[in-house]
Amino acid sequence: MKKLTQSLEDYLEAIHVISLTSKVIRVKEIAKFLNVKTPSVVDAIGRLTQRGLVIHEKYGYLELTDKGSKLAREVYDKHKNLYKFFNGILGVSDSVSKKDACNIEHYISKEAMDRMIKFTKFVDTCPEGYPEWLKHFNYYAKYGRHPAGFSRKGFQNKES
Amino acid sequence: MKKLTQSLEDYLEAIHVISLTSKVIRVKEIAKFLNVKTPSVVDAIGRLTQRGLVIHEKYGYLELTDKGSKLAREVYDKHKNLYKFFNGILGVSDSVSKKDACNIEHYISKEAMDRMIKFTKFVDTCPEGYPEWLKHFNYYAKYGRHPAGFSRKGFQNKES
DNA sequence: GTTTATAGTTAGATTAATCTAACATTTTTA
DNA sequence: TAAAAATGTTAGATTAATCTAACTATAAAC
Repeated sequence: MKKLTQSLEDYLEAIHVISLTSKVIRVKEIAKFLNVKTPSVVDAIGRLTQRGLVIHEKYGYLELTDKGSKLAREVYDKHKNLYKFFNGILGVSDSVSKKDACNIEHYISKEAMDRMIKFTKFVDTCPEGYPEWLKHFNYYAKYGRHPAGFSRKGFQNKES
Repeated sequence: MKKLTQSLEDYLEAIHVISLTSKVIRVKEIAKFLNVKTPSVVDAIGRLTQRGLVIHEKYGYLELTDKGSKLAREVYDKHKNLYKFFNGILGVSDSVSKKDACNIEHYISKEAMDRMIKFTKFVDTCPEGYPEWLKHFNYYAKYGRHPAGFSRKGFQNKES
């Protein structure tokens, strides 16, 4: 099965996300979600139907097949993990993290995504809580220099 | 001026990168670099010419305008910085880091890129050399757990 | 300096993604 | 339940990006 385009991945993901809060899925809702017109949605649905990723009863409701649902969740998972990384680790603003996640989710490799996920988890499970070194990064990002008192390994200055 | 497509950015970047090692730029070289056929290049060159980003003498050489060169360098800078971050910080393999950089360079925001650059610089200028915490991340990525002896802040176990 | 090879261009097709305008169906409501 | 409103579909256009095949111009080689 040929790789989905960015656009089709967006439609799948939209359907998935809408279905998290909505019992039924309509063409109009997808159009609103993605900021496109309804004929574009109909076109995309046709393409997704051909690939066996959605089922659509004419003039009626719409749902993902198992295969479609799996793919949609994969894309959305990337979205969420990218968001966490950008916002939670790098300190990118909320809105920009979302926007970037939305774009990059279609292009990042499994390998890089896995490393990012691990990195986020590494920070989140840090035994010392919010890591000192990440506080230092925030300081560095803000002031353009490392915080004073950490010129050699360890925390010798602090401990003294 | 309307935003460039991913494709046109790739052409600009290709021309820039080729020009780093080649005195003259030819359609054929661009085609080879981007793995496309020459008519596709001619088409793209036409689009870039319209936007005032390249100059092309028919059947002859080709060069970037100042504006084109600036844009090309911006894209290529993103490429290099993404590569450094993926490969150098996250530990993504060389080939995948390159591939991902190639894709993501067209989509990442200035804000997120700036934070990644700062992060890389933060690590590179770390007073202790290669940071302990990054060693810990590598350990974590490999073994799925934090290294032993760092259950509380500081390096108390190591110092003892 | 012709011929041959290489490189570049044009023409025309295809696929994807979008749109507007017109039409069809379904749902709401008076 | 018939008219109006909302929603969905189809038809047809546009833009971008690619391709193959055919043609043209320049460069190389004999």
